[in-house]
Amino acid sequence: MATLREVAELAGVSVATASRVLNGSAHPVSSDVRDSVQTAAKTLGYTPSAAAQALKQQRSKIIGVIASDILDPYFAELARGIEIEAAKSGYVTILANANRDPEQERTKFRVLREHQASGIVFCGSDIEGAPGTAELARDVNMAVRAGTRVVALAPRGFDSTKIIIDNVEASYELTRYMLSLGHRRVTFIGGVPGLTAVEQRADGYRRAMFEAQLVPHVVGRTGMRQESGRNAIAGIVAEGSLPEAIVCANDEIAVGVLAYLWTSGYRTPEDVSVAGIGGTRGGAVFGLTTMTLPLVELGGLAARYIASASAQPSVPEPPRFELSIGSTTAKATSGQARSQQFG
Amino acid sequence: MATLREVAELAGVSVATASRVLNGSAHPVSSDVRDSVQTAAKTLGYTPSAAAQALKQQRSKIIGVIASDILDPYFAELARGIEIEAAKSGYVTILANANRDPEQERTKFRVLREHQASGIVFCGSDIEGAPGTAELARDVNMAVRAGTRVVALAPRGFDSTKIIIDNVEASYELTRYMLSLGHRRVTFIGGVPGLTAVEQRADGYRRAMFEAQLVPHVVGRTGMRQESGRNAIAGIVAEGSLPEAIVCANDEIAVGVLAYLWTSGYRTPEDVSVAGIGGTRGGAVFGLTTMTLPLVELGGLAARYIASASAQPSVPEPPRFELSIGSTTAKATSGQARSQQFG
DNA sequence: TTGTACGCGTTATCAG
DNA sequence: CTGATAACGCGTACAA
Repeated sequence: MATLREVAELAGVSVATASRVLNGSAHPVSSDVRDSVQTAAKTLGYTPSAAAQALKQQRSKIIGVIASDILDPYFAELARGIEIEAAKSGYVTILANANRDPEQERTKFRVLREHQASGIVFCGSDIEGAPGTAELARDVNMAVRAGTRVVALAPRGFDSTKIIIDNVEASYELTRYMLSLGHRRVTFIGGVPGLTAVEQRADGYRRAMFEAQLVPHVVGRTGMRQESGRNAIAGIVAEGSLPEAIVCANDEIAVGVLAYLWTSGYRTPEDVSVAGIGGTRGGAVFGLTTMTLPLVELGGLAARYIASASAQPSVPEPPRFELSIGSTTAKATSGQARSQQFG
Repeated sequence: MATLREVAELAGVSVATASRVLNGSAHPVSSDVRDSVQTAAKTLGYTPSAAAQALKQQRSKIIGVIASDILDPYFAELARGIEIEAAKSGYVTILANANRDPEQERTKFRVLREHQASGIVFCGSDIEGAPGTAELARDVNMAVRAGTRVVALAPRGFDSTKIIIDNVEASYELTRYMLSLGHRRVTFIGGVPGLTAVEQRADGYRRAMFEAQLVPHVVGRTGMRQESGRNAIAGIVAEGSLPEAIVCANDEIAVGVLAYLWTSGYRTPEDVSVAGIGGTRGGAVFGLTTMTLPLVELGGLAARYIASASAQPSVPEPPRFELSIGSTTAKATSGQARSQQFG
């Protein structure tokens, strides 16, 4: 690793001059000196030390990303959005998985701070009553007061900047769409008990159902993954009563539902309409109807906020979700209406 | 951000002593002094500066990860494996997407080096003849000679440490399995022309076909994503000739194939057997037959290699793949054999 | 067992 | 326009 001093020596100038040339400082440098420094840097393969720069400037061009599960496309898309936008400003993202565990989040948060991250993004929401939540909140609040930029992209019980898509509304509108198709027996599948963002989606679903004077059914709250959806629908089928329509807590769950239905001989949307929430890449190939949340864009907003040069960057509005109508939902048929059992 | 000196002052000791207490040095410190330093650190919320540590020790606890596409579960699993193992040794992973573009890889590689990463992992393979490949190789080779640990988890044309699963063999064995089921018209779907790892998989497929005295058919080389599989199989169906079995370049493609088949009224494995390569989480819910590559483990090996304390860590053997038989493959039926058209 | 002092690579201030 | 020099926060010889 060639250092600035080596470059300076080779170019026959001082380190100060070399620094001015190599970091795009506004300070004026004559063009011939500039050239000799640059050639020297090139021949030596000079790479500036981000560590030294961070030490000097009390701030490193690092954005920390705390995700629940990078294997979940929801978080992968957020991470990608953050990374793309961060790179545009010369920032780099440190990715940390925390498995929705406040203790792990606390550890990762600390490590990220040790690396002088300019900002830290929490991608997922918290789980009500999870042990360690209060301590995490304390740490975060302390960091925020100390000037670290912290952004939450989902509901969180600490005092960070928040850029949050309205989960209640997204789910409400999706459910309304299902009802507008004529379905009455609409079931909500999936989630993790206490996981705030998903509870909000369940709430939006319930509101739409109540308004239509229907009884909500929320089942299969065993996780956010494809298997959860598969297991939940398998249970429903085992009980003998397929609903007319299913709203899933996220796209992964919806794909799991589709997988079960298709491998079991059911058809969508003929036998049952299925929709997800998220709009992640995984649902597209199945023609999944979903409430698309602009996740890449959302991540980008967080990154831009953190990378912003201004001392008090304005908090961006969360992007608006949008209904993507696919081929897994259709109008209720008379046959479905006839076999109504609950609701 | 409280500094070591502030802690030392509060505890009434020298920075040297504080340092020795707070970084787990072997140097002896009396227990009462130790206590006072620790309480001082706690009350001040002391966080060591990774930047200063990195600067001092000429090495930061960072592992750089260069992936092609974090939305592809293949890379997401590798990234997760790296991250889990890295965290165990107090390392942190910087994730960089490079879209299989050598120019971008070069940029990311440089940035990672600026951050004094102890090591850098290339997750994907290279594309033959892609512009910038030679320059990337030059940079990497230079870095390797300068002592940076570079690991490639797929075939690469530079002099890094390599931990690579045998793609030819994995694909060969999978194809052999398909043949053992009695299928003769076996098609290989997907890939990116020149993408080394996938060319190897195609080669393994071809070898198995040749040995069985069958004519190989490689089609749909338009990408590694679900849509690629969907489009490829759609094209095949449009031509009117469904093969008996399909080997896909990866699991994503296989899922795309399944999606098309199921939404078009075909059944697996009754109408056609489908298998993937990778063993990523996405295929599991569909009961996809696949050659499972232990990706999380593979990533972990790379991380352990980089985090290893020894000066010359031994290069680990790549983990062995394993056939996972699901419900998307079955023995050939007489009906399929009768309608044989090519091969 | 504890403290002093230097330097890691950079940037910024101040002289020239 | 250029150069010398003082930090930034930490680890570690070396001295006590």
